[in-house]
Amino acid sequence: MKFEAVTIKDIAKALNLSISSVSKALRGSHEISEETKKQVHSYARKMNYKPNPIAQGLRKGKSKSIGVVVTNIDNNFFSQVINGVESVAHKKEYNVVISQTHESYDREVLAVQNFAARSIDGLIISLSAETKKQDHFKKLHDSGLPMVFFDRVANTINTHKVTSNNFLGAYNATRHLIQQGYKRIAHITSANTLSITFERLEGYVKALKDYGYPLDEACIKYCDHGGMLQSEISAALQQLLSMTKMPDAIFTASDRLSTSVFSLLKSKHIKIPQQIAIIGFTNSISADIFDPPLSTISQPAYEMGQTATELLIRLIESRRPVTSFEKIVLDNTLHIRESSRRGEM
Amino acid sequence: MKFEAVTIKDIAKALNLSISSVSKALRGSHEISEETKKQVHSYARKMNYKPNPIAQGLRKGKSKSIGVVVTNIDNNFFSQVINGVESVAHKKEYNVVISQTHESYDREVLAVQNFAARSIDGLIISLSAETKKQDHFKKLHDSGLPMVFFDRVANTINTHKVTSNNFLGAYNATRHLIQQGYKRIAHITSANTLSITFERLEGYVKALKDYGYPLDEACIKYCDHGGMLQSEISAALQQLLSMTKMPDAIFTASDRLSTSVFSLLKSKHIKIPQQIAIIGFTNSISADIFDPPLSTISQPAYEMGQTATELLIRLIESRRPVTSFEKIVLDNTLHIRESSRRGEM
DNA sequence: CATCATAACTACAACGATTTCGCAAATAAA
DNA sequence: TTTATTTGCGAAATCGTTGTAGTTATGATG
Repeated sequence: MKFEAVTIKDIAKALNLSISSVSKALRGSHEISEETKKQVHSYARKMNYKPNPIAQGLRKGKSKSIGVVVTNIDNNFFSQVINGVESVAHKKEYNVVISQTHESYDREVLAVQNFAARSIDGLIISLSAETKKQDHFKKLHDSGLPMVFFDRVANTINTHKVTSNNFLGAYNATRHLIQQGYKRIAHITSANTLSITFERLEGYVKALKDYGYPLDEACIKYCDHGGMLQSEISAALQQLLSMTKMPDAIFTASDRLSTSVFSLLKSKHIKIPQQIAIIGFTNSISADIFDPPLSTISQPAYEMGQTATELLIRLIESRRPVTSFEKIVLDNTLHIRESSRRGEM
Repeated sequence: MKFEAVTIKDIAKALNLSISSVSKALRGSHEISEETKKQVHSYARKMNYKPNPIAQGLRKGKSKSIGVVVTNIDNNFFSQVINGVESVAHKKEYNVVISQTHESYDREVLAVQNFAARSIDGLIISLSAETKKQDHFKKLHDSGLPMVFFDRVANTINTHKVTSNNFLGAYNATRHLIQQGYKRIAHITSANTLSITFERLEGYVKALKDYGYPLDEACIKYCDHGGMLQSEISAALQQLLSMTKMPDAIFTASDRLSTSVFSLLKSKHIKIPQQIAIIGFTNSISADIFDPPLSTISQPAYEMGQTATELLIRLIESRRPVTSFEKIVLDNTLHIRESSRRGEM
């Protein structure tokens, strides 16, 4: 015997009205007299009536819930984003349903299909590292499902997108390393299919160029699984370490890569920053208590989540089809700490 | 124009059958001939038919989704738990809906009401630090909503519970400090309404007792908001630091407290572990790269999430009312690192 | 041959809310 | 006074699915 909620029917019976009148009264239709409305409202309040969202969902084809597709919530960046999503969503009475891809294309497809089948009202998505085709999103988007991308955005889909200024973040990080006097700056990054990979790479390349540094392709390492495999990270790092001219600094391009590379360097007893400096994109809240404190570029994750959700809900609730889409770029923050400071050698 | 899904009605029309026959064929009723069943199934597959969960939900009063109530997903422990929840839930075709309380009682009540109104099938809950009354859960539980508690469990509600061995973890941590030769061991913990607070305190007290240490109430500091307020943590710490006989070691009882106290000690330039040692409950994945590496007791968060979800789904899907409930206690792991090692002074 | 069982279906109500259409009474306009 | 309009409400269809209660044939039984 499950919790039995008050329905519109109960109210109708109690007040000797028809079901439809109660429904109309509750939503303030002009067809109902003020007096009746007042009665219905007060009775509904007294009985703690809550419209059944499932029934409403069936009727209106909306479920008042939004899906979030991320790689891993066990990751400060994404959990902070979801935090932002939640704050806005709950204010507007949407539920937040989460699905993780673990950087896998197959899981991403499954997650999206599940969401579609459950008639979720809209999606907030950050692409998985292994995703090369975007058809699974395209098809749904074309058929009218609202979606907003953040961080790792899809180039083939014309909709709202929220990112941080990846180019500038990467540029500033690289420039910082240059200004500290590091000579050979490597870059460990994610799959080259991701938008963030491209943008961050560009910032890195531009900074090198601006300061007259040569670009050495061998110093750029891609992790096709976004760092989900420890092996691909350590392989990438090992290749860098075994170069004849070993890099003296590394700029890492994502959350997992930054902490993993940092951790690997430590386990190899490589002195940071004396032997190798490191700065990376990460939203880890404990970067400042690392040993040594880790220099980071942190993204405004919470705001990104909020913004994406506001845009999504606007899409969902818009009466007419939306044709012009925004790309919102938020600033991120450079935190200079010990791991990239040129101390006395 | 939203994505238009295939319904059983479409199938019925196409195969010249009645709607109910199709429904029955799909769920393998014996009233339908094998031949017809085969036809229906193959056509359904061809058209990629997926039953509409909202309609099913309305009909059966089930939504095939479970709610998770935690304080903060932006916290390694909880995000790992949710990870575990998700892994099991998705396997059994349940969606996971998350709500955060941020340690607030009011938010907890709202979250639970929202879940109830949305006819979620069951709840997985870790109590908020500010929660003193449990009526909001009790009422729902009594009316038949399945729930499973984990970590911070409710004493007034008779249902499945999943925790780690808080007593033993605290005991081992405290004993470790004792064995390292620390003489005055303080304890900073969460609200004293929480089950974990009590159990961990007991382990701490027992270890002190077993080793003939005096118990000094002044060395035990409660943070009633579970550490959500930075001020309460720094106040607690400050009180300890200004004691005439200052503690030489601190055992912190929760994730946020551990990293915050650690961080505060560092910002006060107190040498860890020389001046004050620290060990704490936390599931931070980067404790080993802290400066110094932080000794921790880590809980089997992922397994806790899995176990709780399995139990919950068993409750949800059980035909007859369940009357005997399990309390599952998983082992946690002590990670001894620099922050609590008695080095040369 | 009448009766009964069985197999293989179909019709219909229900879940809770919304919405279109219709209808009566009251009021206003002609 | 008659016609038109407004006001306030109710009946019924609908969303997609499921379960119960029929409804046909066909074949078996006495």
